[in-house]
Amino acid sequence: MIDNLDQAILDALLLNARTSYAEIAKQHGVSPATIHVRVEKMRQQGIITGAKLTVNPRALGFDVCCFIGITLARAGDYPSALKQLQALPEVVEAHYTTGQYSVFIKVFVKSIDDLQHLLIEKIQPIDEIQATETLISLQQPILRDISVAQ
Amino acid sequence: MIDNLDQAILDALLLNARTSYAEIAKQHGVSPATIHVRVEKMRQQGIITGAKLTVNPRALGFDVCCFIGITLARAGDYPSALKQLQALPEVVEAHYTTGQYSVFIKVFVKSIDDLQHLLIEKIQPIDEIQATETLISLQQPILRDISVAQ
DNA sequence: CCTGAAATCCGCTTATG
DNA sequence: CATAAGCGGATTTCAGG
Repeated sequence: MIDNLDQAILDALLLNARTSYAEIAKQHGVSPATIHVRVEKMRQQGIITGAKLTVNPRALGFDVCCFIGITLARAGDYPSALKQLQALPEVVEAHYTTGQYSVFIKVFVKSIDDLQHLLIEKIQPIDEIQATETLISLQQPILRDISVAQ
Repeated sequence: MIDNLDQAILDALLLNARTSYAEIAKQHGVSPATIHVRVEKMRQQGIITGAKLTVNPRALGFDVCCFIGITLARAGDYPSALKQLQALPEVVEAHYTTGQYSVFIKVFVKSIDDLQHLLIEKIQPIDEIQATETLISLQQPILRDISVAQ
């Protein structure tokens, strides 16, 4: 489905989306047009979904990253609870999970005070939510992309 | 520290890092050179750290996303355990957390079989690890960036 | 499917207000 | 600090092998 050249392109662009097609082409002995064609193909296959700027949350004042495990009162409450979580911009990821929690979310806030406010004023009042458990990330030593090469 | 224009630039590029400076400039009634200057400034401030291609893990065959809470035998084991986790390409995030786990990781694997193999052959044999608990993400209804606008 | 060349557009720098 | 102009280089298209 994808060959070595496709993999190399993904590796290069996952590391730095601004790597020029010309440079990738040179490194692999093909023409820039080929890189363009391959990227377009992977885009149409749904492999490549876009390119995003990466920002440093701390530099923007978001000093606190944490995960919150949520237990719902009833399993059927999921759609409604999700809609309310969606309205909170602090929530950057939500997962419907197996295990001890029903929903598992990742949030960024500017301070512990903001976290407390978010939990008490925004999340715990959601009717469908029975209990929450918070894991604060003190440090994030690994953050990287899927390794395509394998 | 950052004004409305900076925010607008971040919003545009967080959504699509390939949005041209010319287009952002037009939408806000300034010159492309201004966008360039602002982006450079935010880069030097450490706010912008780069740009990454976004890929669809499923389209690459990574059908299973999960979180693994890790309990270490002793708190001091953290550096050594981390080094060994770093060597596993399936691990895309690691957090040192408060709460019931010492280390909390996010992994992508191609199948449940691969997850089992990763857990039994790679993670649980790490000496410093006392116990693990796995949360499999059945669905990820929210995935977005920090909301700069506030 | 890849290429090479042509055309367009963009990023970046410099000089200026 | 923003701008306009110009250069260099990139992306993109397309005809052809």
